[in-house]
Parts: sequence; C-alpha cells; structure tokens
Amino acid sequence: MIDAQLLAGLNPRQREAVEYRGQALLIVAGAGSGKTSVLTRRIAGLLSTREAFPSQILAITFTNKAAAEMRERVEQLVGTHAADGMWISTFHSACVRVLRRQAEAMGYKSGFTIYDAADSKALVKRLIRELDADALGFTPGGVLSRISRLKNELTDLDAFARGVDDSDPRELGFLELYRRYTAALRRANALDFDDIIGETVYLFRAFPEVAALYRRRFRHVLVDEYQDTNHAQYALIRELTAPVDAEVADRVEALHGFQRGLRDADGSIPAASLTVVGDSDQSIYAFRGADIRNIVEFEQDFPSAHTILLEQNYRSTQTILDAANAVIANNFDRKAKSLFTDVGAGDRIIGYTGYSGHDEAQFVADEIEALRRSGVGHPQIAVFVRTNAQTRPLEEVFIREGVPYRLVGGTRFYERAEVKDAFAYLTLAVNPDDDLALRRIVNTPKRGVGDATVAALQAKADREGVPLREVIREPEELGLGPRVTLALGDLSRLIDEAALLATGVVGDGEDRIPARPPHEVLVHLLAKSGLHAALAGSDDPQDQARAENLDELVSQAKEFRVQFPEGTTIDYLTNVALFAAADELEGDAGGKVTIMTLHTAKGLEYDAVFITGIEESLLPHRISLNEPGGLSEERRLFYVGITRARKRLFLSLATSRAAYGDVSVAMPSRFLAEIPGELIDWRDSGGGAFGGGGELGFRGGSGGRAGTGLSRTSGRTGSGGPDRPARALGESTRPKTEWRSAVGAIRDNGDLRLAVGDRIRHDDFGEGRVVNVVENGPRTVAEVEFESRGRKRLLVKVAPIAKL
DNA sequence: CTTGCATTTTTTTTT
DNA sequence: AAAATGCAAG
Repeated sequence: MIDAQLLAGLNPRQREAVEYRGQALLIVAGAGSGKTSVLTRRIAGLLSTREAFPSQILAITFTNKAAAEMRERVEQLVGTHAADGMWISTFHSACVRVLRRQAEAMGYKSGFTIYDAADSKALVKRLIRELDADALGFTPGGVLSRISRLKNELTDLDAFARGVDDSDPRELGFLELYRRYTAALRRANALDFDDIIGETVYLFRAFPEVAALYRRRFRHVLVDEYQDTNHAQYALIRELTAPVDAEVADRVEALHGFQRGLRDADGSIPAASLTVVGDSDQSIYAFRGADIRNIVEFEQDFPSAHTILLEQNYRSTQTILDAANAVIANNFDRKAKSLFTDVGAGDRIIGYTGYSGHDEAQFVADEIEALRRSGVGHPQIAVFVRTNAQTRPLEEVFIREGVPYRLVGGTRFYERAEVKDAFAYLTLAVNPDDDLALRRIVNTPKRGVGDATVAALQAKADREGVPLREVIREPEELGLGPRVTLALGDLSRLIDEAALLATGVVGDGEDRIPARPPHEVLVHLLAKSGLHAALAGSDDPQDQARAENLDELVSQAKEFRVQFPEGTTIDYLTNVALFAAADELEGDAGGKVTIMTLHTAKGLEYDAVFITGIEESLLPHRISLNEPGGLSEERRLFYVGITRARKRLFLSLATSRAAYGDVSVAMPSRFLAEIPGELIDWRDSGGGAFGGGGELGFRGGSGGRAGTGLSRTSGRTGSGGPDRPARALGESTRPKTEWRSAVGAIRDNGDLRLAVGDRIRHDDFGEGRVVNVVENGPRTVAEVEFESRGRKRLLVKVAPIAKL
C-alpha cells in the first residue's frame, strides 16, 4: 500500500498514474500537468513499499539537469540515501556508462573519446577533401545528417552497403564516405553522439549475457519525454525491457555469483515494467531523428499497456491555455487533447510589432522593467528566441538598459576554439589513438608544423598502421627539419607526462601511482604546451580574452573536482561532452532574466514569458517548410513556448530584421492568426529605440492607437486584433488573406537614398523635409521635419515614404 | 610555413 | 557581421 502522503494533493488521474502496476504504462501528460510530480512519486512509491530496491530503477530524462532534479525530488520523498543506487540519467549518459564498462566487447577501449558535432564535421570535411567528393556535390553537413539518420535508424555500414544502388555514383560516393568515417572513428577509438546509443543496442544484441545483466538489474524503467525518442533509443528500451531466457539467466547468475533472482514459472526472468511519459504536442526534435510514432504506437507495441491522460494544467492562466489550445488545434494529425485549468483567465496576452530586432528588444526591456516594478522578479522572466542569432540585439539592448540577463546555450563556452584545443590535449592524455585530437593541436600553439608535415606523419602512420601519436614518438625517423623534429619530440613527451598524471599508469601498466585530478592534468598541459602563454603573450586583445577563457576553464575543472571528488579525466571529458544547454540552468538564475531558444525552454516554466521573432521564415523557420512535417513541428515549438508561461505572455515580432549584414523585411507569422484575437492586446510600436524619438517608419506607430499596422489594414482599429474566426480550421481552409494583405503594407524601399533638403511624403505623417541623414548601409536613418507632426526619425529602407 | 588580405559563405533547432 | 577559405608574399 502506498503511503497516503505520497498521494496527497494529486488529482484522480495523477493518483492512478502513481498507483498503477502493470508491465507497461503510458502517461500522456499535457504541458504543465504535473508529470514530474507523478514520476517522482511513482518512483518513491516503488521504493517505500519495498516493491523495488533503488538499484532496480532506471529513469531516463532529457537533460542532466532534469535528472538531478528528479533525484533530488525522490530523495525529498524517501530520504537522502534511499535514492543513491538509482540510475537517473539521460540516454547518452546511461549508455556511456554501460559502454565504458563493456567497451572491449565492442572493440573499443574504455577511454574512448566522444566526438561532438564539430569534431564529426571536421572529420567529414577532411574525408570529402581526400575523396574529392565535393565534385559530386557532397557537403559536410549533408553527409553528416544522412549518416546521423542512418545511425538513428540502426542502419550500420554493412546494412547500408547491402541496400546501396551500385549504379549510382553518388550513392557509391556516399557509401565510401560512410565507410571511411566509420573506419576513422574506430581507429581513433572514438564514438559520435549517435554511436553512443547505437553501439549500446548492438552490444545488447550481440551479447545476450550483457543484456541479461541489465535486464535482470533494472526491474522498473521509466522514460520521460518519450515523444522525443528516436528509433535507436526505442530499440534500446525494448532491449532493456525484454525477458531473459532461462538458460541465459542461469549462465549470467552463475558467472557473476548472483543469487537466483526473480523467475517466471518457465525459469525465465520476466520483462521489466516500463513507464513512459510524453506529449506528442511537444515533440520538437524530429530533426534529430525523434520519431513521434514511438509514442503514438505505444499501445500497439505493448499490448498490455495502460494509458492515462493528464489534461489538467497547474501552470498557466486560462487565457494562455486558450491561446495554446487554439494554436495546436491546427495540427491536423493529432489526437484531440485540450488543456484546462481552474486558476481563471488572468491577464491578456500582449502583442507587439517592432520595426527592427532592436526595437523589439527595447519593447522586451521596457516590459521587463514594468514587470519588475509590479513585483515580478527577473528570475521569473524568460525571453525565448527561435535561433541563436536573435539573441544579439536582445543582449545589446539589455546591456544598455541595465537589464541583468543570462544566456543559456548559444555559442557555448565549450565550443570556443581555445577551449576545444585544451580539451584536445586532455583527450590525448587518455586516448592516444585520437588522431583528430592530435591533428587539432599538433600546431597549436605554432610549432612550424604545416600541412606538408602532417601529411608526412599521416603517411607513416598509414604505412605502419599506427595512430599519429605513435609516429611523433620518434620524430627523427621522419627526416624533417631540426626545429620541427625537436618540437614534435617535446609534444610527444608532454603527452606521456599528461597520460601518466591522468591515469597513474606507468609504462605497460605494471606499476601504478595515484592518478591526479583532471584540473591538475589540464594545468600541466596548458603550461607546458605553451598554449596559455602564446595567448597571454599576444598583443591581440582577443587573444587576451582567450587566455582568460582558459583560466575560466581551469576553474570549471576544479569545480568538477568538488562535485565529483572521484572523477577521473575520462569522467571529466565525458561530462563535458554530454553537457547540454539546459544543464547550464542548474542553480538559481542569480537575479537575472533568462534568454534561450525555444528548444532549450522545453520542460521549464516562468511567471512571464516573451516569445520574440514570431515572423514567417523565422517561426516557422524557412528551412523547416521544405521538410515533411516541418510546419507542424514549428507549430509545436510555438506551443511549447506558449505553455511555458504561468501568468504573463508577450508575443513580439519585427517588420525588418538584420540578417547576413543586411536588412530583410519580415512578415508576421501565420501562427499569430491562429490565436483568437480577443486574447491579445496589440501594442503599437512607439517608443524610442533611437533615444526617445519618434517612430522609425513602421506604420503601426501612427496616432498612438491600439493595434498594429496589421490590424489596421484589416479594417480594425480596436484592440481586438485582426478580424478572423477564432475557431481553428484545417490549415488549408484557414483564411489568411487579411494577414497576407496586411503584409503588403510593409515597405521595402530597396536602396532609396535621401539627402538633407529632400522633400518626402510619409503615408501617415504627410509631407516633410529631410534635415539629417545618418548613413549606415541598409540601416540608414533619416531625420525628417514633418509639417504637421514635427521631427521624426525614419529607417529609410522600410519607412512608408516616397521622395517628392 | 606563416602571415595578411581578399573573397566567399553562412544561421535552425541539440543530445 | 562574422567566420571560413583561398591566394600571394615573405
């Protein structure tokens, strides 16, 4: 019997989700429906009733941060140490843990390197060059995404080769690239992100005893965000939750000296229980291979499955939920589901149309200040963007306005060149086979090792079938210049020293000394390689910043030491490789507003949420429109964004936006027309991004009335927004004409040039005379003295003006 | 082999 | 606008 305390405060559905016992359970959990509470109480229930030991529980989350949070909440329910033996981690962390333990079985060494996207790309780029494959139209990105798709589908090299059309030279070219890519990873003792999952599945399939070990151990498997699993992850779950034959079970128990565990009548170990939690409407990772069918077809996959729907939302106001429901209803291929709450309507959504990304950012900054004055603190506020590039104007305005913020994700610290260089050194200390790492740093800092030298090294390595690292062990044999020979010898000795520090293994492993913690290895490498000195000694201020980044890296490595006192250098590198953007959110926001992408925002909630850049070609993103299901996924992304908000929601867009060092004219997103007009209060675009002056040309600024240029042209001037049916219709039948025609009102004057003294006519302000022009390419601003309206500043490219 | 300058390309989202 | 690439000069 589950303790009544564990069920306190739960609604009947949630309670059922905690109490149900059976082989398979699907919890369809709408946004904000309290699924984390349900999951943690379900785990706590299993522990407190002694149905399971902590060690028998495997919970898979989407980010490390979510895992830490879940562990903490389970601990709060059942006591601090009860949760210790549980595995709560991401797919990738769990698989790496398995693979490091069983690496030899799969032909890897335990110290394998994990290649991130940039590493993989660098490798593919080189392979394309070597094969002259760009002549066939191959690009690194294209090849990589295809390889990734194949791996997510568990189509390995052999399987792909069997099905390839060998009359098609392009197909053969791709096969050769796939082959070389696979071979290079193998030789480097490296796995890419997709391999981490795939190789674990292959491991379980090839070695039933290994699979049995984990199946026997994990009696309860719980998977969060199930809608974002790809085929390989699905296969992994099937492997983990399959029964074990009697003979295999006997063998494994004998081999490891285990007691005879739980068995069925026929002697087999029964399948573990599986609980998955997900929401098809929040599936936003199809581009990464996530297959929505995994959740849609769960009941077919597990015929005994029980399904529970959680639709009551405990997060948002009814207004916000109405908007979310209306938007998502436009996705035609979904099961009807509609969130409701009993907290009441709350405030209306605020809409804003700016004339530029800066203007939009100014609106956000102003509203944040207003929120703060009304008692909403910065940590309760988040600003979402579709693409990382959008954060720039936000940052600029926030800095100018003194709005404290933290940026999550974006150009990540760990992706900076100097940081990756440092990691390449560290990698070589634990994985000497990693040729890519050696290539990266062999001439960083400069040692006079150019392409020709690297080619000579590679040639010898290929001849002898050894990694590059071995070739630089005896540089004299290469017949290079004396300086280069000396430098390579020094580098080789440095790697040996670092390897000794990192692993504590001397020579052939006969002797051992205590391994040093990762930050000490790092400090040694940074000092002795000259990497830090080369940057610190440079007169380029950017290099100074890079040197400081390395200092910062060292402090982070020390921080790792505090968190994981037993962590080895390999653990540290793994930790960094599997570090996710959302993991940065751990701890409190420190009094700051959070800026992040819509993707990173999934699973989070804030009192006030700004969704910015709600424009055609940004949300939905232009590229997504060419992909099957792309539009629906973009709509889900918008839905995810909306449902993050508890009390206040702000939707904004800009009519022109800087891109590629140019200004492009944007149209409002079709998604805006899907929100019932009465839910949104459209503000005009007044307010001075240019120092409190007038409006920079966009029509919505005229007259200070409510409503944007969009609603004006649709014949409405009230606060109701565009005139259109509130009811959601199928996408194809939905009338969008008024939005389309509204869009026609946005001007693009091309490269109209104005000079002081020119007379112009503005659609709203009438005639005026140019009194000043600040040339700034496409962002040229003209100051105009209007006869009736006074002085205004206009963005020449987009203002509704004509030269007289 | 390195440096500096000119030219081209790039931005979707991420474990 | 910034980063990556290509090319010529030292």
